[in-house]
Amino acid sequence: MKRLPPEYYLHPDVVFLARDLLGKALMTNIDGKGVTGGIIVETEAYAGETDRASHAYGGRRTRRTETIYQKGGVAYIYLCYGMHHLFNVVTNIEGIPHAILIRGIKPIIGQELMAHRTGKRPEKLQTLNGPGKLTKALGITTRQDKTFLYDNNIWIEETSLQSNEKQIISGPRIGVDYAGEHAQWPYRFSLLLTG
DNA sequence: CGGCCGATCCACT
DNA sequence: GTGGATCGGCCGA
Repeated sequence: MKRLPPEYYLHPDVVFLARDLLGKALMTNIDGKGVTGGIIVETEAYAGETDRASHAYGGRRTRRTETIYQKGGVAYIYLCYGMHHLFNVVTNIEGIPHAILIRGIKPIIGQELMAHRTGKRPEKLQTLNGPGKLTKALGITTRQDKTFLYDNNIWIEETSLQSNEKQIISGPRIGVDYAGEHAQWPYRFSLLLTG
């Protein structure tokens, strides 16, 4: 399928993109070791400087958060709880730190390799729900931070799923209680897949 | 330089 | 429902 072009990620509305990414396919071929991928079924939008849940809240710029300020179309990957590598899609133009956390995928290719990476049986990989789990299965680590999402390590593809057949539900984001009332914003999106 | 803690997950009870 | 694993980033001194 066709890869999302670099311009796709420049859209100014990160919430729109968080919804739009549902049903597209997140693919990896880390160091050419094998293609793995799945349909994106859960996302969360992080709306930058005005969003208390965002790492870039208040315009904070550090070595880690610098990635989010890059031009849309790169990966923002960071280590969480000392053991989980969380994958985000950076969006918007350079200087506006918007990002979308990928929280769940439905595996469609490379199940053998993903099973090997996660230590699970292939048939147990019906869905990879959890941002730390899916990166492990896809072979994504902080080594791919700042990776351009239009090369041969990590990319996102169109699928045959049409936007008018997407059933989407929204709700508050997970694990961001520190963000106060911003944690209640309905910036989490899930795709309901029938069959 | 020391200490705290997180956009989590899994094994237990 | 609870707690342990595990470590880089961040902040305050």
